[in-house]
Amino acid sequence: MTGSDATEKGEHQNIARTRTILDALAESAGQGLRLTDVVRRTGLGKTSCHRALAGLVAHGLADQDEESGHFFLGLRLLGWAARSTRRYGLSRFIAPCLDRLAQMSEDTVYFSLLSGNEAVCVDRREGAYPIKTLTLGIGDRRPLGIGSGSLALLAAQPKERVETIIRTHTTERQRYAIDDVALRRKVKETQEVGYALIDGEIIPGMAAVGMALRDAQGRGIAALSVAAISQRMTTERRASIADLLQEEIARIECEAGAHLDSPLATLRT
Amino acid sequence: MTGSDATEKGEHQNIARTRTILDALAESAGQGLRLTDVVRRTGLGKTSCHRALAGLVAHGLADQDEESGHFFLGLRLLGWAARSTRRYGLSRFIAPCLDRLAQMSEDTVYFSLLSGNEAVCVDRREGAYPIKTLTLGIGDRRPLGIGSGSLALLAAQPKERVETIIRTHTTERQRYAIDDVALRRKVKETQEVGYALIDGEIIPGMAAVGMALRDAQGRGIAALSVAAISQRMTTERRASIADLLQEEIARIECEAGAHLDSPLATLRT
DNA sequence: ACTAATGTTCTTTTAATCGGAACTTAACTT
DNA sequence: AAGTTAAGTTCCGATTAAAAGAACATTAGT
Repeated sequence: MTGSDATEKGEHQNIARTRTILDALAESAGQGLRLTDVVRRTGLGKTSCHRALAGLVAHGLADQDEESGHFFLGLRLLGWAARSTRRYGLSRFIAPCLDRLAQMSEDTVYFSLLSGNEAVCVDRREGAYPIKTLTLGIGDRRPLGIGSGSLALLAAQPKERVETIIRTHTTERQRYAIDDVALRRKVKETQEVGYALIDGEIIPGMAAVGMALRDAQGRGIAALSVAAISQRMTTERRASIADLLQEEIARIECEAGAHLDSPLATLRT
Repeated sequence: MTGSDATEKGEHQNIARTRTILDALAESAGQGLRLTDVVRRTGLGKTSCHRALAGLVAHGLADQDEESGHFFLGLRLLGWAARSTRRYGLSRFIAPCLDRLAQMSEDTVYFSLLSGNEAVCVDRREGAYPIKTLTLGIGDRRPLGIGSGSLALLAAQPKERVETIIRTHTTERQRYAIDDVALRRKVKETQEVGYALIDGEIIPGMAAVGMALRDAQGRGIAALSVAAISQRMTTERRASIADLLQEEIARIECEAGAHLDSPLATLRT
């Protein structure tokens, strides 16, 4: 039977299947996938795929080209995604922040949100400098601690949670060349200096400065970061970028404070 | 009392439920929803919601704030959404087109994709002109024929499909003040002139010009449109904007023609 | 501390889904 | 043009994931 990696007879079979299929469609988003292709890639049964895809199409999570019969990711996902970043009412404030940061720094600016034990890149701006460091695309996920924004987020979690994450999620961090000891040191460093610094640890030649946005309880919920080639990231520049970030974060917290639906509300009053 | 509006015992109950819940979460994306709120808004049973949300969270379609317990739309949707617009490999070409159009026209530029019998706004650019006509947000859907891009798409469908759509989807168009006769006339007009023109039909004071992108078989699959206040949309300007659109569409078809995975490939060779 | 509302975990019952096989349709080969 | 392979669709009974109610635990509000 098909299943190379076990048919995932888990509890939420249906959602699991949905996710598997959408992931498959995402991989070949350009030209779409035929039913058989989906069967091959997912390892699910032909009938199951057929039925599932029919359902997904009926509800707009997938689309089928009438001409070719190829399946694509459904455009209903767009509306949800656009709203998924409105979390904590942050999205309306950060766009101008990103623009300013990109203009001032001339490098690449990232905005990430905490999602489970991962940091998700939610928005991005490119600065004017001709060598672009485009490490993350929108929607890309990284385990907490990997990357400057992600590291800032990890360091801004409650003490015991930091420990849990460092201890439990070793496998997810496997492919990155940072062992637990190094990570623990990095977190401490970040907490002391107030911003996260990465320089070549993840991608040789790339450096980045990240800073977390915290809710009223002080827990990190989002992060801003600026990435550039290592040469540009001199000691003085790190500090000045950290200042820029600090400034923008203060501004966000101030603006968000005016809105009662925001968990940031009580932070800087 | 589960079913206020019928529990939708349809075939794809599970996906339907997923969609219902995600839609509910989307409505209050800013502050999130508690379990009970989801129950109230969806009309589903408490246990069902609980289980379903657990599954959604486990797979990243929803996120739960650890602090408050509030549920949000999952950030995994972001990655899918970003890829959903790569359909036909178009997305890499249109971004610069939109930028150019926004700069030249100084008005709002929309890019829409065909999805079933609807047009979905997939990208948008604002021009410099201070009065912005922001009718559509990213992810918003309109029945075919409603709006300039949507009308251009409808007019670019095979003859019999146009008829089917005009005849069958009357209810979806109900809330817009365009009856079947008017729509049929508009379609004919569009096919003759080569571009779709809207002027006050949908939103008083707003005018827009739209043009469809066609695949190798000549079927419309996407549309570009420019919207402005009616005063700005004089007869001459309509023509010049249509020219701009025509130019960009020619460019896209030319560039896409170089890529074999595009159904546009054979169009302008 | 008391009360009300929210969230979680049970168990039984129901019916949606799975997966194989048979069938239809389309595409490709010689 | 006939033969052959692959793709897509429909049908069926067995399986098991999900529904629903109630009991229990937890949190918030007074």
